[in-house]
Amino acid sequence: MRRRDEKFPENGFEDGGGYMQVKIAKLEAQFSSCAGKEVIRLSNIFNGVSIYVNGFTKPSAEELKELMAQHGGVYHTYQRSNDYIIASNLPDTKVKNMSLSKVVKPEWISDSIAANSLLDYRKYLLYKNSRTQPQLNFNKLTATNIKTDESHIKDEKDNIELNLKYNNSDKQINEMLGANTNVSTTDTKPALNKVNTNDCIAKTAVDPNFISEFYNNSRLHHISQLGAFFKQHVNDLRDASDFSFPARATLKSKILSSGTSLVADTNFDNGKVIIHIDMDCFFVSVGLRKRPELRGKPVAVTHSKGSKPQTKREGVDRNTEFNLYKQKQAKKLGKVTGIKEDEIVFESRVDNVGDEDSEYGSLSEIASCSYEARAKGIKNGMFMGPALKLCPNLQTIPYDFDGYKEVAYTLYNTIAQYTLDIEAVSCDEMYVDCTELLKDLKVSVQDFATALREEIKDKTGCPCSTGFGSNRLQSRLATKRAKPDGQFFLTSDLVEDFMFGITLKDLPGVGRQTSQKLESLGHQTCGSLQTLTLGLLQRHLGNKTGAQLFDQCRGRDPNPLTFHTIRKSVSAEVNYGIRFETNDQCFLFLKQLSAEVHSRMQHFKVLGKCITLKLMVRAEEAPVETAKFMGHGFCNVLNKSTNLTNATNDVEIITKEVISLCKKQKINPKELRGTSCDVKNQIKVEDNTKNPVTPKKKSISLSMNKSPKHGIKSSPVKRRGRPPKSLKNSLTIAKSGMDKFLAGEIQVKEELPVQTVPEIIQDEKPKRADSNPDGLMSLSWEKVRELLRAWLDSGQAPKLCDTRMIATYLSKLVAKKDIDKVYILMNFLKRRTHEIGLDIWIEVYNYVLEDVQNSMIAVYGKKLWINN
DNA sequence: ATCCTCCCCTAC
DNA sequence: TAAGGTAGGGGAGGAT
Repeated sequence: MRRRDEKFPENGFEDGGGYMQVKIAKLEAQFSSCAGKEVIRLSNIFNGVSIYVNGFTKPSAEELKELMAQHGGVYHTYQRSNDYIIASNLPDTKVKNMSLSKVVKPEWISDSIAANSLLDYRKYLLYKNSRTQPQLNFNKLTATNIKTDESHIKDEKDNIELNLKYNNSDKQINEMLGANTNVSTTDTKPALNKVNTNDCIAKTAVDPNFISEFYNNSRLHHISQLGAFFKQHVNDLRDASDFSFPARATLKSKILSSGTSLVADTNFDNGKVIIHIDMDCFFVSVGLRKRPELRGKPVAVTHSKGSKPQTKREGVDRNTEFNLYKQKQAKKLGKVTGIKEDEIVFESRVDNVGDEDSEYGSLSEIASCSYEARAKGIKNGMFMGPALKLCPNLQTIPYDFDGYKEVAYTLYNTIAQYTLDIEAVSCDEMYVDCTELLKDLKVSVQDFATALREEIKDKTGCPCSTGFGSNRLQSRLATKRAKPDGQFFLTSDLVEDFMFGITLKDLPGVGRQTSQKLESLGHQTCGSLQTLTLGLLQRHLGNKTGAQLFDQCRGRDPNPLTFHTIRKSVSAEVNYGIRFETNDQCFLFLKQLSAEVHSRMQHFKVLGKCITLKLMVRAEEAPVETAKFMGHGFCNVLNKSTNLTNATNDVEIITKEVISLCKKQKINPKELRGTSCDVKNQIKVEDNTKNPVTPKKKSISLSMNKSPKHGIKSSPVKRRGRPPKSLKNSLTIAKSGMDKFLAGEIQVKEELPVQTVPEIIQDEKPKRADSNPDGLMSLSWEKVRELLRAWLDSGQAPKLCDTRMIATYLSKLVAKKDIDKVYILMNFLKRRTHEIGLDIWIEVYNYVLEDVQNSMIAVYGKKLWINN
């Protein structure tokens, strides 16, 4: 929106040294002096240093936290990429997969303090001649706006814990147990519970370190967390951006000078250009950066490196167990297709698995495999054993979870230089609406894609593929065609023929069950499915799915990209290593799981109302000993949920409900093979783009309707007071401060330190200036209002930087769903700017309003209601 | 009809 | 050995 800026008179809007910034600096000075009452600042040795503590250390994590605060450093509860990792020892499994170049002994901290200066951390590396990984340097990013945005975002937030650590979990659990049960703590119980929490690798869920150990190694956990992280990253980038993209100019000149420019642009329907970007076999590509000699060979990422057959475990019966899986699948397919279940032919992942002690017996799963491996028939998710059978010279490489995150960062930030109309799908995949971007660049789609892919490959060392289309479905299918390392443009003239040949299984949302069902109806391709009527599809597949399929097989997709995501549920699940002897062990684990969910909820600042417990219980026919080591085996699955009257994030309530749900099931703890704890949301969102959101006095649940087209016209006006009972899934943004008065029905358990200064009425306690790269968000909104008032009264011409700052702040409030505050501040701003009556101040108001309304649309799908 | 609850499916 | 998580959409069937 550079144009927006240009319409302001130049003199009043030059950047830098704005009124607000000066004011904020003063405020921060005040804060740091009054913050001194809480943390006494002894030195600034650790200025610019941030640490993350991994495992048991001396001094303890708590102590290190305090030391960092006293000496000017930053302590992170969750690991961030710039952190020094403080550790005294690390489990082998962890060491294998992480970059060790910044793993430092705690003595570095204590010695530095003793010496009163920051000592060279390299002298304190835990692993001396550590094979330092060629880490990508985020600061190399060219776009300056990204650089600044990202650095502050990294400091300010990090909702996702990629490296889950439970510094407090033992303590918490012991406290909980001490309070109300007779389960002994680890040191009083012999045998099973006797675990050295520091250097023993957790084997089963009985071990207090198990969750952390497991999550550190779980690819699925990482995939999930990374996905959530980058969705949030896009949210954050958008919140912080002024939507000017200086890097576009560079890209444009690069494209023009490359001389390949095609003049004629390809035409897309409805003028939209959607690009889908997907890294090629992501985990493998990242891994190959360190193993270039394996390029061109069949490669798989897996935990198992091992070739040698293992000794048999007592009681394992692969045949019985695998047959149970196949029977169940056959039964399901029989039901779905109407074919007799014993006549159904289908391929299963338990096919071709060798005996436990055979060369091909490994049940380790392949997370990702190279195209050379795929050529041999190997697929992601396949067991290692059968894969080796297909390709005996399959090379394996280990996971590199840090690497995935780094590459993903680079990928996202590369795109974000040019546009923020991004919908994050996962860490290695996204949709981008390029309509506006391409208009601005005035280059062909082809040249743009070529340049973009080249830049991504240069920066990450990993190839990606892109597809273009006029909607998300088309672009996605185009990417599939483009792979590997290619690009494809599904122009509107191609769509019809292209769709005709697409396999139904390739449609997003059509998995094994659906495609089997469709096949039993006699259809394998989109072209063939097009002969079916909407009604028939709906009868067989349900209303929604049928309608979606009807559209999809014609290349239609009415769903727009969603740039801003809102989370609706939080859960934690472990279906591996669950082996309990007693109920107490089971409940203890559920407490840990609840604590995990609770801590995630805290990070997302959400409350939830509906708590679901999922249990996997060994099926009666299934062997007690599972085929896969520590796996869940063949199980029955149970889901039980409770609906609380009030949304909460109280760990004790969650724990209590979860355990009570579990108790009701009367499961023999020895038969338990998996557990999950899920807290769901209940914000309901109103459709209705016409009716603006007005802040509700009594309810913070904003009513919105999800289905955009089957328009439901519920007016927001009738939604005073408590929301209808019917609203389900309440996960509400945690409120505090003023909102407590507005949100009568929500209980918020404050987990703030007790010594809250009474003068500070508001929720957000000001942070210290040095940990506060972004001014306004760290202030209470009332402080912001004061600042705003002072600015308006200053008699000076408004500057662009101040205007932007306010706009950004308010947009962030929108994203945080602090609509009440936005409402007050916007009306305040409107009133005061209009009182002043100068055009330039009116422009300021309009500028801010535009940003706020854009955010409102992104978050709620409708505009904020403003007085008059 | 419309809900609630449990369950299934899909995707990464 | 092995690390089978997580969020979201939606359907079936009973309760209201």
